[in-house]
Amino acid sequence: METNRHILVANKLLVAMSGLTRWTKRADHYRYEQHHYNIPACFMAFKWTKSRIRHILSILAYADDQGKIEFAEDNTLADFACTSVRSLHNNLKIFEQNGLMTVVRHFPGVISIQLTDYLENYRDLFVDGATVDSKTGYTSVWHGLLSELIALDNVNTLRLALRTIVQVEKDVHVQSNEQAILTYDEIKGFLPKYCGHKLAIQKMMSGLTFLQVSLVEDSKRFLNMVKQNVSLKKRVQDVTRPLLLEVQLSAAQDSKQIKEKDRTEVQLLWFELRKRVGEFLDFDALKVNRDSLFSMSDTFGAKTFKQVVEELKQAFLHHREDLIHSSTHKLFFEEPIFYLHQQLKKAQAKMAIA
DNA sequence: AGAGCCTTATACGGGGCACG
DNA sequence: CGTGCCCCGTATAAGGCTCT
Repeated sequence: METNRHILVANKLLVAMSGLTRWTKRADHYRYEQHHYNIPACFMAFKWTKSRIRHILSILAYADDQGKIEFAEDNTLADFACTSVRSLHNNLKIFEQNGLMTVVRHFPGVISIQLTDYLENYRDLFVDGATVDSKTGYTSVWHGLLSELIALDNVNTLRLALRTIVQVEKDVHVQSNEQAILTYDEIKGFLPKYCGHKLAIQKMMSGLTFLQVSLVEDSKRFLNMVKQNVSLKKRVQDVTRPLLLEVQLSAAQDSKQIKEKDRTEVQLLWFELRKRVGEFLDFDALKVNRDSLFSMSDTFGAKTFKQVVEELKQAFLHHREDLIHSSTHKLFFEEPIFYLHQQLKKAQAKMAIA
């Protein structure tokens, strides 16, 4: 069983797991994060402990695009989550009781999971007729980064990390800022009081090796930033404490950057193949469109795709137009996307062993 | 095997207090 | 007032044991 390459998580779930802020009073109004993020009651019905956060992240790492995991071994999930199987069982029960998911126990050690209202709750996607709409967004997390998150052994560091990736998603990926900004007040708001001190926060931040963090303590610079950034202005409630963190996700862990790089590479590989074999057949008749390429790229990555394309290229150069009649490649001409999927899966499995 | 109950080391959470 | 530090009750994670 493979994890997803990119794990999609609703921002409201990340926020709920990190803990809601105690700051509810804003300059001219009250703002409760639960309402602001439209967090369903089921996410607030129990305490988010370290193991529970780890388990939800792990389940999302394995779940398909319908929020389903079929015939998973519970020790695979527990190992991935860095917890005991016992804790997994305990938490699954809590999750079930609170309506987060349904779990089917097939036989000892083998379970299936269906996340409840997957699109609405876990992806923040609301389908209205033909249009799909996200209210407070979702974040795509690179599987390598997810493993690092799960490996964090201090809950508060983990909470801080979850908040940080939401902020990077909002500030860098959506608003196209250079860096994401977290103010000290905000951090203090959702972390337990006893660890909301400057040094404690700095220590936690330095523990997050996948982030590039810089501290802004210069009040002049702070005020300048607030002046220039309208959304930041709304977030700062106490200008007398000019402290904030500028955060960047390292490129090697940034799901968005990785996705984009893979997509361009996959497109290029496909066009190269098209150019190479264009003389033997009408390549465009295969009707492999851009979206299918992107979807394959997101799921399997460019490296795996390259292997499959390479094999096809060799087969073409060997058999030329006769390839259409070969039994091994017949499917490529009849159902190209299905064929590619099949080959990608095989190549991925091979790479996992090697 | 799994549910339920008990146990235990450890981590968490939060109050208190002194200090600049 | 914010901060750093200490302390201690309790929640958590995970193992043991027993019953069905």
